[in-house]
Parts: sequence; C-alpha cells; structure tokens
Amino acid sequence: MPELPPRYNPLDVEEPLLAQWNDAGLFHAEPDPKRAPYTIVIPPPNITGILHMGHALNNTIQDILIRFKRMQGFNALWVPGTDHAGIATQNVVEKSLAKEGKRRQDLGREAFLQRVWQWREQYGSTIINQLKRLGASCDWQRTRFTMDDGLSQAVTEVFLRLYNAGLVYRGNYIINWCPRCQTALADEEAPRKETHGKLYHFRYPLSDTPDRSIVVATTRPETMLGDTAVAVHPKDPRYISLIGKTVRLPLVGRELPIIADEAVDPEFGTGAVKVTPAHDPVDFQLGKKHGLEFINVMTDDGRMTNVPQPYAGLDRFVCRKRVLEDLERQELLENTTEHLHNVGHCYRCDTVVEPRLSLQWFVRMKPLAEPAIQAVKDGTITFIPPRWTKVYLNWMENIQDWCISRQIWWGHRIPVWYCDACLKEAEAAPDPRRGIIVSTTAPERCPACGAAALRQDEDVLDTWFSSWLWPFSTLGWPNNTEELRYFYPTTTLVTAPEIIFFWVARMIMAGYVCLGKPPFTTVYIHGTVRDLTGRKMSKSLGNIIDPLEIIRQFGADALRYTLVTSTAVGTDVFISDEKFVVGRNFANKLWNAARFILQAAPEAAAGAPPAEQCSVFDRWILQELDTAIRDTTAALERCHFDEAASRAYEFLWHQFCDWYIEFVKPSIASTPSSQHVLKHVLEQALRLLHPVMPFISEALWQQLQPINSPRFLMVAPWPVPRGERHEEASRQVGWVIQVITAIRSVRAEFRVPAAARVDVTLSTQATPHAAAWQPLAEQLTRLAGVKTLHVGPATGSARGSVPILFDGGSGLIHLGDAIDIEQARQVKQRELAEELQPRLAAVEARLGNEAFTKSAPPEIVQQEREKQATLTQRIATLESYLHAL
RNA sequence: GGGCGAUUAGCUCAGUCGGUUAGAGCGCAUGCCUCACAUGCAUGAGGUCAGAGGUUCGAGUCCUCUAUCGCCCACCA
Repeated sequence: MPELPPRYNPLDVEEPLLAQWNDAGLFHAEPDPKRAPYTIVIPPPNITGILHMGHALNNTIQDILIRFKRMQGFNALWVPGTDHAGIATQNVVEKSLAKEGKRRQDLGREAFLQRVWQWREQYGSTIINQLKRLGASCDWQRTRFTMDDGLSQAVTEVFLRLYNAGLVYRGNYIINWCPRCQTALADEEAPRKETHGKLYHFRYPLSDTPDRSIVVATTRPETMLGDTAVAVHPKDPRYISLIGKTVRLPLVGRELPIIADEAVDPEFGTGAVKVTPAHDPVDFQLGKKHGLEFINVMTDDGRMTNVPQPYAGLDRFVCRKRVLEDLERQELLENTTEHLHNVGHCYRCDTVVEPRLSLQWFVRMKPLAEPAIQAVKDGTITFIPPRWTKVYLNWMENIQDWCISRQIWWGHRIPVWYCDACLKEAEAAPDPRRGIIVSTTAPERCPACGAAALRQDEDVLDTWFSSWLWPFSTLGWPNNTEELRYFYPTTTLVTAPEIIFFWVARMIMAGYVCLGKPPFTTVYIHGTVRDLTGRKMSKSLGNIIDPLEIIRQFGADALRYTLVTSTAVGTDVFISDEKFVVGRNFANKLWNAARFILQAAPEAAAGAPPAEQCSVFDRWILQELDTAIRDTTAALERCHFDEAASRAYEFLWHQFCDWYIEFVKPSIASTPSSQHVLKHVLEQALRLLHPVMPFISEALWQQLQPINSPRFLMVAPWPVPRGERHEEASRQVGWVIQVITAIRSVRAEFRVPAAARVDVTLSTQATPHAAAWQPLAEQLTRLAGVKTLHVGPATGSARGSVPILFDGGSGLIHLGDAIDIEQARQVKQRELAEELQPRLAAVEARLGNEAFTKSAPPEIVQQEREKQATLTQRIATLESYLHAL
C-alpha cells in the first residue's frame, strides 16, 4: 500500500488514469445484441475551436450520462468528432495566408484546399485532446470528421435524394450576403444588432407634374439606384390619388410606378416607401407580387454596378455619401432623422450584411418539418427542460426554406454539374431542371445531350448540411452497417439552446427523411456559461475563464463538480474561478478520508458483513448509504445532475466523514465490522460519485481494491440499495446526533472552553435499552465533551445548568458557576416566547379548525397532533426550568 | 410587435404531489492547528419567498393583475 500524501494533487493522478482507461479499451463499444445500447453523439466542436467553459459543461454532462449508463450495464457508446466549420476554418486559413501577403485566389481552389487540409492535420485535433483531458469517455476509435469520406458520401446522398424528391431546388431569392466573406448567409448566421443609424427622406418628383413630389424614407440611400417602384398603403388618403401615376427616379431618371400594397405601414415615416426588389426582402415580395423589375446594383464585394456612371464601381458606403450629396445639391433631400434599427451582421466577420438577390440552392422545409413536429408533439422526442418544446414547435410551424449554398471553397462541394448547352435551351423553354445534373459521382457527359463539357457548381454546402446528418452519418449511413442498426436511434442529445434551430431541429428532420426514425429520444438543453455579472464569456469582454487553466490549478474533477453543481436543469451557469475551490476541497476531503481508512483498516476487505455482526453505527451508515444510492440514482435518471452531485457530496462529507468516521474512530482497531463497513461504504459511495468526478473516484477505488469487482471503477456495476431495514439503528443514532449537537450548541453559546468537560443529566422516554446504551453514551462523552452522564429525572439545582430539548426528551447541562444565570434566563425565555409558544399556538389553531381535521389527509393531522404533544412537553420543561431558577 | 422565462439569505442557486420550523454552497461572526484533512472541525447570525388580489382547512408552490430583469423570434422602409 503506497503512502498517500496529506494533500491531494490531481495532476499526479488524472493523466495516468486516462492512459490506464485507454489501454484497457474501456472507451470502446461494439454492437452486442445481448446488451441494451445507450448512445450519445457529441455536438461536434469546430476544428478551429479550443475548449471553453461551454464545451466543458456540455461534455461534462454527456460524460456523466455515459458513465452512469455504462455502470448500469448498458452498452454505452459516445461518438466523438469534429465539424469542418466552413466559414470559420476558411477564415483562419485565409488569415494565415494574409500574413504571407496572399489571398486564396492567388493559390487557386485546389492549392487552397490543400492548405486547409494541412491546417486541419496540424491543429484540427486540438479540441479532441482537450476533451480527453476533461475525462470525456468517448469511443475515440470512432472519432469522425464531417469531411471524412463516409460522411461526405452521406451529404451527397442526401442532396441527391432530396433533389429527386423535389425538396432541393435552385432559385432566386433575397439572401443575406456578406461582401467581405463573399458568401450567402442563413438568417441565423446574420444576427441583427441594434444600430444607431439615420433615416433619410427623399423627394421623388412626379413624372407628369415635376413640381409635385412624393417623399420616401430609407436607411440605405445607395439602394435608391435600384428602385423600381414606390409603394403606398391602398387606403392612405394622402396618396390615394397618386396610385397608378409614376415618379421620375432622381439621379437615374427611370420612371417608377406608384403601387398600392397592404404591406406598407401608413404610420411609419412618410407612409410611402421606395421599392428595391433586388436588395430588400420585403421589396422582393412586393416586386414578385406586382411584377416589378429586379435590378441588382451591387457586386459580390459590395460595389455598385448597373448604375449611372458616377456611381459605378463605388463601394456601397462611399456611394451612400455620394448619393446623399447629389440629392442634397438637387434639393431632393428633405430631411434626416436619427433612427434606431436592427442591422444584420455577419456572424463571422461582423461586416454589415447586404440583402441581395442571388441564385442559390434551397431545401423546401415544410414537408420535412411535418414528421419532426409530430414527433415532438406525440412525445417520441422530449425536451428537458420541457419549456423548449414550445420554442421548438413555434419555430418549426413557421419554418422558412433553407438556403444551403455557400460561396466559399472549404466544405462539401455541391454535387451538381451544369451542361451549358442544355441550360441555354432551358432559357427558351423554361424548365428548371434542364441542364442540371445532380449526381453522387462526377458525370462524364450530359445525359440529355451527350456533351462532355460539363462544369460543377462552384459553391459548397452550408456546414449544417453535414451536421444535420451527424447522428447517423457517424454510424455509417448511407451504408446499412451493424453499428447503425444497433446504436441508432441514439438516446440523449445534450446541447445548448442557441443551436436548437441550427442543428437540433434539422437533425430531427434529417432522421425522419433519411431513416424514418428520430435521431434521439431526449434532448437535454443546458444553460449558457456566464460570469458572475451574467455576461456571456467572450474574448472581447476579457471575462474568459479557461477550463484548461482550471484543470491545471484544481483538477478536472473540481472543474466538473463545480460546473455541474452550479447549474440546475435549464438555468444558466454563473462561474468565477473561486468557485472551483469547492470542487477541489471536496476532492481533498475524500482523499483524506480514504487515506485515513486505508491506514486504519489496512487489511479489511471492502464488503459489508452480515447485519447481525454490525454495530449500531455500522447499521446506521448502511441505511444512510441506501438512501443516498436511491436519491442519487433517481436524480441522474431525471437528468438532475446538480442534485446527484450534491447528494453524493452531502452523503460522503456530512454523513460519512462528519459522523460515521468520527463515531467509529476510537474503536476501529478492535471492531472488524467497522473496518469492513468503512471500506464498503466508501467504495460504494465512490461509485455514486464516479460519473461526476471520475478521476479521484477511480484512483481511490483502486486503492480500496474491492473484492469480486472489476479492476476499474469505470466499468464497475452501479450500486443498488441493500434494502435492509435498520430503523432502530437509525432512530438511536439520530437521537445521539441530536443530543451531541444540542450539547455542543450550549457549550458554544455559553463559551465553555473546548477542553472543559461538563456534567449532563438526560431525561428521556426514548432511553435506549441497556445493551444499546453503552456505545451511544460513549459518543456523547467523546464528541460532546461530557464528563459524567446521568440518566433520569433532572436532579440538582437549575442554577448553574442550561436545559436542552430534543425529540423525545430533555436534559440539563451542568456548568456550575461558569454560566451567567441572567443570560441563560434570557435565552430560554426568548426561546419560549418567540419560538415554542407561537408554534404551539399555530398548531392548536390548525387542530381547532374543523375544516382542517376533516379534509386534510389523516397522516397530516396525525403529524400535527404529534407536534402538539412535543411542543407542549418542551414548553412545560422550559417553564419548570425557568421557574426553578 | 409576438413568444418564452425569471424574481427565495450579502452573493449564486435548490425547493418533486399545495402539508413539520423554507434548504445548500460561498461569504460573514465566534471558538478550535483534536494524532485523515486548516483545501480542516465545531457553533452561530442572516428570509415579509418582488408587490397586490384570488382559490384552499392550508400557498414559496395553483390562478389573475402589477413592477422589474433576461432570452428568443419578427420585413417597419
């Protein structure tokens, strides 16, 4: 038995255990029809990612579940992997290129992609290694990457299937365009930020009577160059006479019709709105409805085009100034007001996005959403906490088509080839599919015309188009693998609320459309990690706490414990680095408890002896252990991880260490039963703790070397209650604890020196019979500093004594001249008047109320009667004491 | 503008079916270096459960309103 140092150093323990677990193959799972599967797929972190607190929380929760289920005997598989993160990764590599003074265009597509792959080889596993350090018990042999061959095959397969089913189409649409990244962005990728802007009012002169005009307002003056109408509300009396007339667009000279549409809000601005169908989502709808011209006035990189000479080629913001100046000069700028509005920004580079007309690929979402809505409504898939159900359904029922093409290079290239000859013909006789070849492999010639001159679509797919297949593409789909058949559907998905729409909803849709089955049955949504002032952790705020630094300082167990106990189901997690001290201290406490036990009972085996050989304290702690097992298990089953961790903590620290170890300490050497029980209870409790604190629990458990157990706690069976009833032991030990606490309390209140012994008289109906009394009395003597103990009616003078009250009895602590009589009188009088008497009054009022005694459940009424009796007796005891003073 | 949620000790949060004296951790106060642990031990102070009304024998818990604070969604140019 190696000597354990008095202070626990997690760094000595954690890394070697990772190697042991790995070498023993404990992370790996294989299909096994004899056992029930339990599967989790990791939310794949970006390959550009480094571990932050959000990951730490997310993966701790998953690891708790997977370790718990593994110990329960499930064939537990946790599939890890990473996401290629199209835009983010491309940005990183472009930045490193920029340091060499190059742009990706200088390299060309092939060479650039090679660079990205190189980058991925070098840095792409960083986060995986960090997850390992956290203790995540993933099946690392099954680590997947969204750009792996198999997963890429799944992507093209789905694209083809959806295209053939008419669910993928190509179309013109107003999309969010990032002029810097030069790519389309999904709505979710262009978060709106409240921005102080200006609202400019322009006069557009009427064509027939140029001295009259209509005033429109805009926040983006440069778009006026692409205006093709002015819209007003059909019932607006100010404009009703103008509907159908035309205005002449300043600076351009185009004639624009004045149209009427309900979508115009007469209350806002001037009630007249300029319509730019190619550069605004609302205007786009108006344009389609009213058959307006669509004029695209901007290039990919945000410069003006298709506009009169002085503006052509100008950057959009330069052009804005120029347009304003020119309108001002022509006295057409009516006025300018301050305006607070929401402007979309690129989620990657924060550039102001430009709504822009563009030819993109889309997925028709309504048909996909139907089974996914149904599954949540009928409970096939449940959210924890349940309130996310509403959020999910609300979004799904209003779902919009999904723009899946991205104008970047890093990602799954769209499996579409174009035959230009056929495309040309399609223009003459409109056919949306002519000239378009969708295929999982590169076609050699056009199936329609036989031409060999085909070109592949330049764009790649949205990153989420591979992530939404993750629960089954990682298991081998579209091949019908053994893994897929056995481990799918997965069980629990653990993720953050931000990606319910991005990812969770889409996975559910993909599960149904590809396999006809849900991808998982439970979705656990945890909170966001914030600092103590409630702000999200972010680099720009400088409030990041680095999980790896916490691991270095306090250990992975402390990190995990503190994270998990800081979050109730569904609430955000507020963290400061001092909080991790709690986890560290707990680990140290355990370490020392184990150290003590190993040294006090070196030879004993870790197994509980038969009840009849156990002392009253042994039986008591075994009973408490049973309760702790039940509570912890129930909490884990309900995904109440904080409760599970706190319950194990409470048991180990405040029941096992504070009381049981103290009770048995003096007699360990001569009491074999206690030696066994000490080891047994610790061993069992370490199992309860293992999912939350895998390292220290494993390390200590191995030191205990339980008999008839596997070598590793990680695969040891989850504890089950013994189910013995030790009610008498529970009652007696509960009584001793109460009396000890009461005596200590009086000692502290009356400042009895720690070393001083006191005489105590106890008067109790609950006096245990003689055989049981001896060990209990010894504890009173030792743990409460009692010198002599008399049992029987209170004797001696009330002077010099302080009464204590406990369930089923009372006592007197004789302190002699050491106490201040007046103080004692005041304390006890206050207790009587402010606590006991009001409580008795309340109880008696309740019992005097017929409505209560008749309609409350009998056990509640009974409880009240018992309370009444206890209080009456306590009051009598105190009164007689005060009287005797 | 719509939807969701929160408000309990100085701080961060639990509180299951409405039922005993509303709990924990941290912090604070007091006393202890007691031979596992000072990253420890013991004891204690601290609460009108945001406010008002209602249902009930009984409300932190259920209902209504008010206040404050979050989050999500939305095309107000």
